[in-house]
Amino acid sequence: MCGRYNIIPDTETWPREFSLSAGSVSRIDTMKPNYNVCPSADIPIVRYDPGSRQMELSLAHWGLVPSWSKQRSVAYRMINARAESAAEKPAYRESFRWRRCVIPANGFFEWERSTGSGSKQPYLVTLQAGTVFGFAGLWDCWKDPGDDGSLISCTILTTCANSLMQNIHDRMPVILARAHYSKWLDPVSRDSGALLRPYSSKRMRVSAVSPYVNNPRNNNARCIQTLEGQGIHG
DNA sequence: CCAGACGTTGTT
DNA sequence: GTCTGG
DNA sequence: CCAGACGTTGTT
DNA sequence: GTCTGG
Repeated sequence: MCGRYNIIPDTETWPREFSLSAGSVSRIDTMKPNYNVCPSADIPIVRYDPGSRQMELSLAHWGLVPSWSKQRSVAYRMINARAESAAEKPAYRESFRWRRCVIPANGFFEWERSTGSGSKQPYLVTLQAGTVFGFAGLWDCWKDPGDDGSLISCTILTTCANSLMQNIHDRMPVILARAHYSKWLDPVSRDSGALLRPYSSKRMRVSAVSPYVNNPRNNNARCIQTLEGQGIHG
């Protein structure tokens, strides 16, 4: 699954990676690195805007609140959606059909199935190339009955683990190849479920990091500092 | 008909 | 155990 | 995801 | 909103 990740906004690489509109490019400057992105954070998402026919970068609350939900608090259980079933689940199917997004990330954290003693061991998972990548995501819009505001929220799709990730966990977030972003974001493409596959083990890297990242209040480069000689290789 | 769920993960 | 906050 | 709270009364 | 269970 994916319950924690990191983002380093970059005006050099993001515009080309995500084919962003000019307005969206200027928005990158306002975003700060987040080494420890937690559920309920406001996170950058990339959506296709049919009006301008361009990719737009905006913010969404991590934890999808379905439009019909009575309570905002359901969000904490909606941080991930199973790619295998999201098209059918009441909470996700309208978003799966009409409201897809790509969620920029530089790496994500997974915790090893608790091995008994001590604190939970976190691992940082990145691309071998070290570059930014995009999760497959869904978003929705929820009107708060208590006030005038509406909330844009999102979730990250998960799939089965590849052989590398299998060492830690049996699920992993869906990482899209750059060439597949536009196909994923186009609601008209009906075979897009085929894109929701585990990313290639060969292009990923898993490194042990300090349990410092476990505490959601910690947010600095130490969160992504890998421990020497404690990687896992496929 | 109305009431209540609608989710994922991991652990047992 | 379960929910909230980060 | 993990960490931390989870309660009331009265006093500062 | 829509579906299931009673």
